Amino acid sequence: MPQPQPGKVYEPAQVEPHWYRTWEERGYFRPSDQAAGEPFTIVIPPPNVTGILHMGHVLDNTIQDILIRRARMQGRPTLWLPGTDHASIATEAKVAAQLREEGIDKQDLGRAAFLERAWAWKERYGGAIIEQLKRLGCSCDWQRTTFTLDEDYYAAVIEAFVRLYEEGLIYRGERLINWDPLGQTALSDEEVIHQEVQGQLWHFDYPLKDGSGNISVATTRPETMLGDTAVAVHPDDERYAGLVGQLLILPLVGREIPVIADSAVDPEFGSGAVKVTPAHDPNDWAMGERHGLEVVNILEPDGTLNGNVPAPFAGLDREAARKAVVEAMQSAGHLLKVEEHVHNVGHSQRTGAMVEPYLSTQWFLKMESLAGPALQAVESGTVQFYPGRWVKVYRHWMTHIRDWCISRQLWWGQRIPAWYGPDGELFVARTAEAAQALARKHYGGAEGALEQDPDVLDTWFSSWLWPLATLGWPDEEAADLQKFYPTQDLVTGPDIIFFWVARMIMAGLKFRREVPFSTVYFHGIVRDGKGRRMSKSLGNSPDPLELIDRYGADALRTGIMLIAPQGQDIPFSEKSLELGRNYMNKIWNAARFVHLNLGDRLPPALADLPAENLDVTDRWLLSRLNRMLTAVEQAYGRYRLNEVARLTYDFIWADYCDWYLELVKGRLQGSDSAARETAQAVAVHVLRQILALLHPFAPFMTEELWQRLKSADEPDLIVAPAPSPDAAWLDAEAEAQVRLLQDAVTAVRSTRAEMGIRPGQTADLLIRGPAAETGFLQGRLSDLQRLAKVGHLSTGESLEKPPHSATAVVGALELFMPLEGLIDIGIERARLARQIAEMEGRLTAVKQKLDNPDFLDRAPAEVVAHEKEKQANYDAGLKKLQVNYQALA
RNA sequence: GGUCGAUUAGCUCAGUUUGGUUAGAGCGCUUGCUUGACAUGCAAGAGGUCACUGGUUCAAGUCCAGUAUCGACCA
Repeated sequence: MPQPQPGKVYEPAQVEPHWYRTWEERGYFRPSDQAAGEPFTIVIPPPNVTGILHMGHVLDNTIQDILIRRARMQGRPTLWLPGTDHASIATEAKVAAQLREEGIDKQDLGRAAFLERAWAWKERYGGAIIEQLKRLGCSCDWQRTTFTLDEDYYAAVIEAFVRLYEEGLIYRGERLINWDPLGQTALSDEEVIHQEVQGQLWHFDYPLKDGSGNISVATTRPETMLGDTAVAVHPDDERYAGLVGQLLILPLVGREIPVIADSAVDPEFGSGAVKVTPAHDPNDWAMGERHGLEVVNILEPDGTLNGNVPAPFAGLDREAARKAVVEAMQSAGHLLKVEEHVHNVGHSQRTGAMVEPYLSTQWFLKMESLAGPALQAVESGTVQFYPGRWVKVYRHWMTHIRDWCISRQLWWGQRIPAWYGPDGELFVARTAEAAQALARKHYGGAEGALEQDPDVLDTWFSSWLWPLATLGWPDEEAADLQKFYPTQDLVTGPDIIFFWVARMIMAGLKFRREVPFSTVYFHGIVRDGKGRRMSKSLGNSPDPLELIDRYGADALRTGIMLIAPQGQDIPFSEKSLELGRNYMNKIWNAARFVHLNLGDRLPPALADLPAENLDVTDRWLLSRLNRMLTAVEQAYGRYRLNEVARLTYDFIWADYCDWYLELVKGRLQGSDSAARETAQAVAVHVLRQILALLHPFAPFMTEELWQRLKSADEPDLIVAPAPSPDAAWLDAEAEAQVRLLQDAVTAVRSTRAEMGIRPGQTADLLIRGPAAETGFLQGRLSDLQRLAKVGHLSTGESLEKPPHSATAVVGALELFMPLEGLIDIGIERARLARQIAEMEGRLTAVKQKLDNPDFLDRAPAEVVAHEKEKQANYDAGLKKLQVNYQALA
């Protein structure tokens, strides 16, 4: 029984909260036990617990919800597993800032109290994003919501660490790492962003010890000369051939440093000689290893110079030290020149600070043995990337991989499960007790107090386990792990392909011997109108919640999907939301129209209708529908969601609303009750298909409308069957006939508009042409009357063209509109002349092909036949236009 | 320096995987319309040497090579 008719304008705010609550209460977000088929699972890319929803999340989660809702409607047990990660640097910075406002220093507070504050902060402000995802309509299983510091998850991370350590893949060592002087922590290579900076190149003179001359070196970082332990030249560089092995006196410091030969030196750069600072440059470090150079660390963790430099410089920060060194070199006569120079400088992804290559003892994970299988999984297609071009990026990273620095000098995170004995002996174990046991064994029962490593693990070292740990790993027998691992699709941005995607594949293969997902869909990045990435600091990201308030979640979702081609960046503007809102309103009103014409009951199902009752326009619509559904299936198969959105949009707006609903009005409002019922049945059937098809994109409004069109025993739309194409409905004849009707209507409308005929005035029409076509159109007189304001209609194969009539050519037909007194001969001549020119252009193009013997010879027969048919049609059309044109004279 | 992407209507972009109809959409623009669903709308229209150069082919927006400009990632 239809419910009361919907209002004139769609009001999302009255619909969305109701349906979201209802879906959740009815348990649809949890994987169904009844559903047959293979489970379909997506794990959410966990947003930072500190995060708030931005446009990138909207895109990412809309795509996931579309895939999940479609799978659910296909009857599969469906799980979308949500959660957040602890974002150690970001969260710790936030809490520390809050403490500073209260005048409390983090170190004074101490670790335990600090963590208490961090948890309190997390409970109070964290996870806001989860509530925001609900506003967007995301159908996640909230009961499974996971946080990377949850007890079980924490244990999983420790388990992974210990296993890798015991296998020898994790080690502790002193290496040159990326140091964030602001965050006061180590970073992985991936957390360093290289940015071009306009800087300077300083040229210094270093004197030879024997006083026989100087060598000049160039540097972008003069302050590091205080840590130089060599000068290097290329072994083949004849300019320096005699100097290799000699000693230099390092200015300001007075240290004796050797001239070495190393093929890593670029003889073209600067003077061809470079200063070598093993403690503060990765290339120099490598050189130092090769030549056994002394390593002099000149920096404190906060970026100031330490006691290894001459007194005047100790304690200065990097900027001040640079100035002081340059001044000192200048006054000592060692500064040759200064040039402007653009170079790349590493910055911390988290704090933005200039990253310092820094000698430090850290924990590392050996990557080589993990990378091989992970690369193989993608190369072989076990994991598929969409778009496929990301495979290259992935391959490059995997084949140039370096060990992963996984320790962070922070407190908020999984603390490294390593304990040190009084003599520095290392014990790695899952718990403090287990470490004690190891120590007892090691020290022969007389263990001293153990001290745990103060550092925590990189946040990515916990999120690389996401698909495993959220499903219950390391318990290999966990029900969720058994049922839902491996998951199917992963949806994310390419910016975290190394941070997360690659490492999850490694972890899946390492710990479960199976990839964590079969498909990775990389979407684009949402940009603003000027092409800039949306970011908090630029303040150019609109608040999605506000957009939802103003336009509705469905409009936001469909608007962004309509403009989001696969894997390309998305220029976002509110225009696309207007597009989405108008689209929703269009469907709303189409449904409203259907309701207005239903009376007080639903029409019979399409299947219960005698086939012979169907009008050609019904068969046309059903054919178009199924053609579209076929294309939609293909597009889904290739993850072309933007194409799905467009195909649906075009069908709904153009075929269903613009043509079918206009055509069907005659029957709906006519007196033939059988015809009315047929029209109702088809209109409702196709509308229901539309709602079901669109539900993954626009869940709220489609559910609301569905409820008014479903019978009591049918399910809610969220779990109703997804539409699938049925080739039996394809009907080329009906499509051709309605195409003819559309062309005739359009031709008459166009002629009328150009002739300036008032909209309300009817005009008679004569159609000359083959009987089959004129007969069909004669039978559609009422359509022509309603859609094209035709008055009287005459048809025939040899009608006379009336004097003073405008003409149009539609295929093999000539349309005449007698317009005595209304017709302007000048306008009509111009119209026909334009049409003749256009037709001549087409004819010329076709003739060119057909006059080419090679084309006739080599092109496939059907292509040639097609061109010949075109030629005949254009030729005939042109002749008609010319005759009518001449008749005007 | 290396790799990848983009360049199509005034604007923002589809279409290129698999070469073959008159190259599409939204916005904007012009004209008309209180049409018994919708002005968040309807109808009619204008607007494109598909960045450039060359090649392959009977045929190129689509494939290949190069150039230019913009962007991203990696070093």
